[in-house]
Amino acid sequence: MSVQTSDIDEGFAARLFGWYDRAARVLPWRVPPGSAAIPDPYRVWMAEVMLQQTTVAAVAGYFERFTARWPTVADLATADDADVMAAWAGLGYYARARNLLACARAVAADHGGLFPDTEEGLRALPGVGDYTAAAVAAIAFGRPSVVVDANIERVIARHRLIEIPLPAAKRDIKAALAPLVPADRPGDFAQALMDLGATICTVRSPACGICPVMADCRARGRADIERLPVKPPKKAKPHRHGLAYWIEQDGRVWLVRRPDKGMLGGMRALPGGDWTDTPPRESGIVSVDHGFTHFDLTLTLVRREVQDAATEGLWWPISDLDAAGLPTLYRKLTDKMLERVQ
DNA sequence: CAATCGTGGCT
DNA sequence: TAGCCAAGATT
Repeated sequence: MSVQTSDIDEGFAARLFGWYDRAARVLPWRVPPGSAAIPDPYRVWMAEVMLQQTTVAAVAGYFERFTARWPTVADLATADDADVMAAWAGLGYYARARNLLACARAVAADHGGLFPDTEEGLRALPGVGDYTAAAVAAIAFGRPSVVVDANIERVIARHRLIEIPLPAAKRDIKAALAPLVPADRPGDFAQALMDLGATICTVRSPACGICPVMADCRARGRADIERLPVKPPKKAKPHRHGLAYWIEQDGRVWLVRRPDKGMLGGMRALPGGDWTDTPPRESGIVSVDHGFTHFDLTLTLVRREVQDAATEGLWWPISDLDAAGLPTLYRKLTDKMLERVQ
């Protein structure tokens, strides 16, 4: 145990806070540094789930709408599934919305309506993985957990010149980060590192010249700093094709609910066939190209008659289709259909 | 470990 | 512009 190591570690947090206390981003789910306010664990959890693989700009509006409509975890726990899924439409990764409801109901039913205040307790909830458990424990409950997201991975991989490719590097990053976490402000520490990664230690063209921790950064000044953290090569995306059916009657269109498992699981959608590697022979009214994470899709809209409607589904007023909560793929297709001059 | 799972913004 | 990427979780 050396006093020296302790001094160096405290120096890192001190320099980081010196910057964060004046430069922290103002965000709807955040309690400003220095504020006496206590973060609401429900809002912290909600934000962290929405922010999984999703940008701050994309989340802001959804966070405001969700917390206005369901102000407490008890409110969310009693919400209808369809309402929550529709409210999530467009944000992506829809398993998060299904897990959001499952988590709220678990908190209400098994924890007396209060979120667990430990990393371990949080980690057991649906949709709460290593990152989210650590983040909520630190930000909402002041636990000295080791929070590692993609921003912090980048900051630490560069600061310590960790050249092992992800995801294997995550172990080393956590080990390097653990002794830096200050006991008095673990939540601010995590948020400060994320702000640093988002605004200064960026993926491309990092602003090393104004970085608060550049003094001891091992990658500072390196021409290849953008190379860090090293990531595994990406696989080529296949192209798929599918048909969607426009079944219309009396100003309404037939919508279905997609199965919980698989793409767009649990979301309302137009009925249609499976997505395949070869284009359909049938020509459609309109079609859209849409890029998913691991394949691209061309979806073609064709008319079908009413008797083709499946038994499970509902008629939705075409004039109010925006309120149906269709995911972006189908919203693009229906927008194009309705804009089309008939 | 590696595949699956959305979307929009940025360069 | 076409690829890269984001406050990851689950299986």
